[in-house]
Amino acid sequence: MAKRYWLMKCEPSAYSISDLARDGETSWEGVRNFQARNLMRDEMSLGDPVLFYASNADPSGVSGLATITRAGYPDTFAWKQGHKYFDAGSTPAAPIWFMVDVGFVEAFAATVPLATLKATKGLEDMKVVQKGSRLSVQPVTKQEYDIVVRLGRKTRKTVENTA
DNA sequence: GCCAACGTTGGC
DNA sequence: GCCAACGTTGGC
Repeated sequence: MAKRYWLMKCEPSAYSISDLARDGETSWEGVRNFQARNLMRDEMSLGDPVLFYASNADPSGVSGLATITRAGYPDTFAWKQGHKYFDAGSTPAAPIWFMVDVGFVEAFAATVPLATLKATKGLEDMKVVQKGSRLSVQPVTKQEYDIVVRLGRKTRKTVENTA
């Protein structure tokens, strides 16, 4: 299957690219949106590249790169009574929610802010730059992915050069 | 912290 | 099947 490219959002107060750098790998549980669920369950494959997006951050934007280390499997947190991701409707026999595992690839020295994404040619079709887009797992094109990676590494050079 | 935009739920 | 009410997301 052809490699696909993704953007995944997370609030840094919950989990940041630094946390991922420290852990190396993490499970991506707790997604409770059907569209995002379908993407994780059906479309993500091992090794797919991921833009790691920090939402509700200062600034919000892409803070680094990750990769899918395990394709979609049932979200076991949905079965844990009392857990914040518990959902009585989901059972091991008939799981409703799915998650993937994500591995650390690279942390940008500085976040590529949403404003920069919005202002960059070639990214105008990204879901994340569109008003009111709340989907926490989004497909991106290879072209979009490459542009964002370039922006992220440019940021790093700038920081290094001025350090 | 505010609030607009969105997805989901539930009454009818 | 419509749509109002509600809860949540997420930029600012």
